[in-house]
Amino acid sequence: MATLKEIARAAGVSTATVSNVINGNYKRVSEETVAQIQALIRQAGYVPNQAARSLAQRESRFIAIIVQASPDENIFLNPYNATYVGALIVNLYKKGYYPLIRFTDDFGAVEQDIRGWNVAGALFNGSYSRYLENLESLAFIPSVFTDCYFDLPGVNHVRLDDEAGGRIAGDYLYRMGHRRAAFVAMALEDSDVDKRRLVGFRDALGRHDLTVPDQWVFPSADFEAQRERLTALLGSPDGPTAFFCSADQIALHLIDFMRSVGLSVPGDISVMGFDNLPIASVSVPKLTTVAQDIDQKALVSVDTLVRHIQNKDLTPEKVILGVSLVERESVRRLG
Amino acid sequence: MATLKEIARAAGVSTATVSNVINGNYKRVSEETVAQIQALIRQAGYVPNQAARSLAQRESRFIAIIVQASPDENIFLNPYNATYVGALIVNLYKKGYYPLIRFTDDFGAVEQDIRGWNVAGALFNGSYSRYLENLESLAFIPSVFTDCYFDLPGVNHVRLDDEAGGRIAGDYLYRMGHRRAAFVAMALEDSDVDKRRLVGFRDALGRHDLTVPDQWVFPSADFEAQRERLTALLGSPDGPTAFFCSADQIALHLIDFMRSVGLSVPGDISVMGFDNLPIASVSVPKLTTVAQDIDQKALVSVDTLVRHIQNKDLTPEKVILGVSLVERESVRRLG
DNA sequence: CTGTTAGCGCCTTCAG
DNA sequence: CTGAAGGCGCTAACAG
Repeated sequence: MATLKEIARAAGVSTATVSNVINGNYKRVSEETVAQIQALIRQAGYVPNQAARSLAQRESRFIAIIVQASPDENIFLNPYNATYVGALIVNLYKKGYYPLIRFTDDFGAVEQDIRGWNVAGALFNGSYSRYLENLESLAFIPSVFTDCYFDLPGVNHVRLDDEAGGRIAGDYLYRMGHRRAAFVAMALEDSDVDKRRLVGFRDALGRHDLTVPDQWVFPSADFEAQRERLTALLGSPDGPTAFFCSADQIALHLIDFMRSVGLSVPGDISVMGFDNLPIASVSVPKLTTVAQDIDQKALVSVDTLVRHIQNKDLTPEKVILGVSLVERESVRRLG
Repeated sequence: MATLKEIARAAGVSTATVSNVINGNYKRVSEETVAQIQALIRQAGYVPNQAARSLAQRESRFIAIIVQASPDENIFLNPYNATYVGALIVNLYKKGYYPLIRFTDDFGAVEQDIRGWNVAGALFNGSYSRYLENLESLAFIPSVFTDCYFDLPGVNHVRLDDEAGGRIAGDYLYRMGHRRAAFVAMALEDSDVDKRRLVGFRDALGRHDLTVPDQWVFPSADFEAQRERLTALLGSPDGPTAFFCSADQIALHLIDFMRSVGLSVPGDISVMGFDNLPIASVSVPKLTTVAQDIDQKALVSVDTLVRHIQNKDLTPEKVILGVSLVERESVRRLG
């Protein structure tokens, strides 16, 4: 395991010079020296020690990726999370940063990571609650929050126009002849995203004097736990003819539930999703959904973060990404 | 940002003592001192600098998770990868290690990570080729390979009994009355896993004097690219009545393809998957598949690795996990 | 263009 | 049970 000092000695130069060529400061070194040192580095198979580097610079190339969840929950079981985090990782590497991934709802742990590793920045995902007010580290490192509606001062935000998404769904269902529609959230209580989508949905329907009664909004996708309530609703002659789900993942499970009670989608009941995950285009039926561009969201998040890392006195940014309708098979035209 | 030295001064003790209480070496410190120091640490919000720690110890708490892929490919788009890596992360954290994730097919980069960060161990996923022979770092750090059939000396392996999986599929299809079956791989050329599953599949069928002709094995799941060949096959009166896919993900796409050409599954054609991902139980039709236990695989991989980190002169282990049949809806009984 | 000199924050003998 | 001292590998002024 060669060290910088050793290759300096071998080259007959100082460590400072070697450090310069390693870090691409070629203007401070003669061409020949650069070439010679690079040759030595290659030949010795020298790899800089990142810990030493971080220590000396008081900053690492790590970016914390924090996903709010129980630490022993595999959040990648949710395809949206997996897709998004995967896209973040790809974009981070392109910019020369390492992801430091943490699934947790313990902000003490988050702070340990951030401070302990001297991370260069942090990416928070999910609708965080006010726990965050106590996250002192945030004052010192650049960070961007995705899909968070809790307004922290001085922090960057990247999110969707969730209300517009809800409106798109409401409008579309209305246009397709539906007059009675229900809503299924991922976790209504904790998720501002769910709340906004519901607001938009009710808003669009409201313009046609239609309402979504509270008994028709399902706060979570645990259909088994709500089986009785759901089947009662489904059995009623003036029950909903369509369900708008806050995620494709939910829609898929809803469709499965419908099947289990002998109902067909979209034959008997229409279902709309949100996200437009890849799976939405191969499911049976293919999902009509409100699409977001997950890759773009990841790209924007990383770009914004890196920009703020490189220039610490940039002003906080808030970017709202648009969403759009993708019409497929899971919604039937009525009447 | 308090440092160890500062809290030592505040406590009126040496840095060595503080270091001991931080690392739980309580036997070398009096109870009162421990309590006092812990109080100071809490109050100062002191977080140890991990870079300094790694530097001094010449080892970090990182475990490299390497997935062979192009660096700008989001591998979590594949639900199997996402699920497995997510499970690894969860298990790693339980043991007090950090995941250092890298998607790449450039083993120079892998070596940079491993050496640069002084990782404590490495987890390799996928059927690696002989590139690995040149990975000198492997000689020095504990590692485990999952689903790899390339036998490196002195390295741990965790994988499935893929041949048995193929046999289970072949037997089942035969039992269900199928006499002509095809096979779809993820990436036959590069994947030993695919090859083994095919071997097992052919083996089981061969016992009944049935063969799977080469024209019936599809080396990848890019159905669009092979549309003509596939439809010709499907249109033929003595074409296959069933397809065994090397992954649930493939099966889902195949089913979609079948639909696009007006064929129903399992009405016209039966389809079997492999993996038993969560999605397999809510798809339409629900997938009959060869199940593996992904959580168990992750747990065993992490346990094995940690054991070898803690005791460097353990002997290499090779663990083969069993697979089993999960019967659902996508295979029809014939005749 | 290149060398010297201090640290960065922590761990780890070795004494006491 | 505690302290002193050296060093892990690299960077960053500041000289030259």
